Amino acid sequence: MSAAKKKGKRARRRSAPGKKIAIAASREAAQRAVSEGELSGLIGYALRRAQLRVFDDFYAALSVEGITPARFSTLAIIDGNPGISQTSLAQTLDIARSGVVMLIDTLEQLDLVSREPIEADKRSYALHLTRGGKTALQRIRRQVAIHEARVCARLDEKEKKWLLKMLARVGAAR
Amino acid sequence: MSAAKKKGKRARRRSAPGKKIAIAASREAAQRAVSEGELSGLIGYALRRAQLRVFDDFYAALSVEGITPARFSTLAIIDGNPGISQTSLAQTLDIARSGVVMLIDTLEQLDLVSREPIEADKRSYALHLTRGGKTALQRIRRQVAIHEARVCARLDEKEKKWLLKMLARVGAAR
DNA sequence: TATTGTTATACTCTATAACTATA
DNA sequence: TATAGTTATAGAGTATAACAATA
Repeated sequence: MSAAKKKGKRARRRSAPGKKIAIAASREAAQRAVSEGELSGLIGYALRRAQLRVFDDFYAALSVEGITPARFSTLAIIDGNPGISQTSLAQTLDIARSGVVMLIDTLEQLDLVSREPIEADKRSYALHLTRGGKTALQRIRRQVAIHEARVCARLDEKEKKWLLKMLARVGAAR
Repeated sequence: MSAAKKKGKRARRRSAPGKKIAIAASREAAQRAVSEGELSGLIGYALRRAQLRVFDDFYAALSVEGITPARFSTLAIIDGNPGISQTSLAQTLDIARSGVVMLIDTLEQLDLVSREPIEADKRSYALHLTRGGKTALQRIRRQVAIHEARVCARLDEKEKKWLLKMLARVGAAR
């Protein structure tokens, strides 16, 4: 409970001590060998496991900064599309507009993003990275790259490229 | 709001009408082309998108039965490991024991799973599929197979196998 | 009338911690 | 003391619906 940053923290998921289980289970598999059976052949199950592992690593690496996967995605999209509206951002992230409000509220409080009024349409804002947001994003990117290398440690370049391609096919709009 | 089954339902996520957006966006991409930039090269982002899409399809196909991905996984694991304890199930699913309690509560209410007392250890239960649970699981499996074929429509057999292999590597315990 | 951002509200999932009853 | 299951509680994430301001 550090006083400074009460918001946007949270360690999330999975207690650290639980990790030995898998090792122990594989070492003396005969003892209790819980079979996952058909599940290991299902895309959804494999995706969930992989995603939990990757997100856990992301949180471990970046929650100190108050950065979550969604917040990083938001920063990256604003950086690549300066002046984007909240509604457009919601469509890109595929979340509800109300979700974007909270996301931007948080990033604004962290002084990483600003809502700038638009003359052409007084209903909406143009989202921009602040100066601090830009430098923070550079720093965050380096950490994300390290995280990425860590979770892809068991894949070579070709395999990773291929995996991304297959995931894009599965994740493509129907 | 059908009176019969008030629990365990919920359509979840993403409004149906929203689906046209992606089509329109690709058709007239030039108009607003929001760039995802670096994000599309990140495993975590690709995993999230794929998982959302796959889970949405799962819900659409199976929530009528009151079956969610987690509940299906639970049924499958109990089927493959009859008599398993709740703690062991929690370890296998990689969730907290308290989460298993609710999961089993629900499946018990659906008359799919039973907690059976163990003589050797009066603290724990042996989990089993009920008779109805077994027949339901057969039916559910057929729907899951159809769902699986649908979300893997853009992959051939070899590609799917490969994808599962790569996902297992990424999702493997560190 | 339709859209943007917003607020209010609710529900799911999952976690931690404390409790009980055994072991 | 340690473990199995349970309960209570809390927080993150996301959804829907209704509203004000603006188009």
